[in-house]
Amino acid sequence: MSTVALSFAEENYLKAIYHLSEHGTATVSTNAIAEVLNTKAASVSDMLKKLSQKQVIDYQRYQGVRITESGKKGALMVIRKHRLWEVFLVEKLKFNWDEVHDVAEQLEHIKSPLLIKRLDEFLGFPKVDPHGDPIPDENGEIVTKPRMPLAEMAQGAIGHMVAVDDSSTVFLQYVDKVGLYIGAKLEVLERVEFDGSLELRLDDSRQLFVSQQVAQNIFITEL
Amino acid sequence: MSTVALSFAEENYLKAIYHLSEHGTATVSTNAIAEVLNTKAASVSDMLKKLSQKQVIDYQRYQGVRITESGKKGALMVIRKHRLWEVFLVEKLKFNWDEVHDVAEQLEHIKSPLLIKRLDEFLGFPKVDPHGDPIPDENGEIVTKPRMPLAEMAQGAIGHMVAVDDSSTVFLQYVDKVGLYIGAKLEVLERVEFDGSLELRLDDSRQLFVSQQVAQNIFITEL
DNA sequence: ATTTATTTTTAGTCTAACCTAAAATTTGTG
DNA sequence: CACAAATTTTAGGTTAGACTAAAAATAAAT
Repeated sequence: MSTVALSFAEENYLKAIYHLSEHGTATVSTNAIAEVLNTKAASVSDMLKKLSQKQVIDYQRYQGVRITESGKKGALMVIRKHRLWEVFLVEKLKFNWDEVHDVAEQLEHIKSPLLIKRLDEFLGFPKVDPHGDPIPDENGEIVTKPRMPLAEMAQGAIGHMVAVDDSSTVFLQYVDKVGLYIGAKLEVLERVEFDGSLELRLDDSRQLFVSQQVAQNIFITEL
Repeated sequence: MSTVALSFAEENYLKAIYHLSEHGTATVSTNAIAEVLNTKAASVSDMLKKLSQKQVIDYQRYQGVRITESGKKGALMVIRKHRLWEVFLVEKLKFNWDEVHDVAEQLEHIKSPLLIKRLDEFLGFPKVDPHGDPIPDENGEIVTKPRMPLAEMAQGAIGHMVAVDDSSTVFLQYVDKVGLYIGAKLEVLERVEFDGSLELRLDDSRQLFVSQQVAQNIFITEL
């Protein structure tokens, strides 16, 4: 039952489809895929036929797409590789967390089961990547701890910062600059309902202020 | 003067052309390239036009090919990446030296100057790869110590094994099995002129016997 | 429920990288 | 030097992955 061999492009589509169906089990639309991949709907339609033939998605035209078990496995393997490489880049090569994404996008497509096995060992079997996202195991099992966007926390609530959205370099640099980091303790001192911005206490000491845009991309587990 | 962006395929052609012109400064033939790349002469002709337009080779049809300075630089950067990754795989991930080639063939195409800079640092600025081949520096400078094939050493000569051909897994496994390794001291006890095979003394202790085929792919610096 | 708007697919091109078969050029040999 | 052999290039096709423009299907709205 060796997994089907996928091209770089196919792996990227599969990963996008997985992420789009991650929250909300529903069907994924052609346009949604085109948008996240910065491509055109027509190109997506083409690719969906190929992926469907390889049995990694269920697809009938005009009806959107659902990822199959085999597709999910494939996507999770790519995600596993991506996140292990991110850990490597930050822990071993001293990359900043905002510098790793593009390189990991390339490294995730290297084909060598032995490489990933050994990399995992070398890194001490990490469970999360530098942005706090969980790393699927070699069987594609992934454990996501319950988390919510900082933006949704009630006034007075206290929690730990467990993850950030990893896709924007400038966002990550900003988060860094204001002193926020994975593991930080945060208390919501005040929610400004007007614009969704928040006044926070960081690690029981200094206060800071974040906009809703920022709060939307920072994830918390409540105490 | 940023180097021209090259595709994976273009990088592979360039590397092949560099290696073919490495020993013997002459011009490289279309067929020779086709052979080492396991492709057809017609495909090579196509590609030579592209590479010529990108100024990495000098090419007029029917006249063979000569790599330009810019092409040489490009090829050496790919070779640098390949060899640094091989060091990483062997030293850090405990790969055997016969397992690294295929993976390094993939990793050498990852585009990220920072990655290579940091990898080099992380590995302690190695000067040779696990097969004894020199690693070009960040400017494309490469120092090859004088070496000769074991097969060409005279009877009675003594030297150190400094490199092996890296392209064949079974060859490397064999070299391992008979106890040969980079750094080994070798004395030619007897040359059998009939078939080119050699009787050797290894590290001033045990004797062993190698065929000409093997001796042709092991490199020595004479004492 | 029909029309309008949106979404999605098809049809037809394009480029990169490969292929085969045939033509062109160079090389080698009598 | 002429002609055969070998090499190399062109011509024409294929596949993967992208694109634009137009057609088809679905969804929304009056």
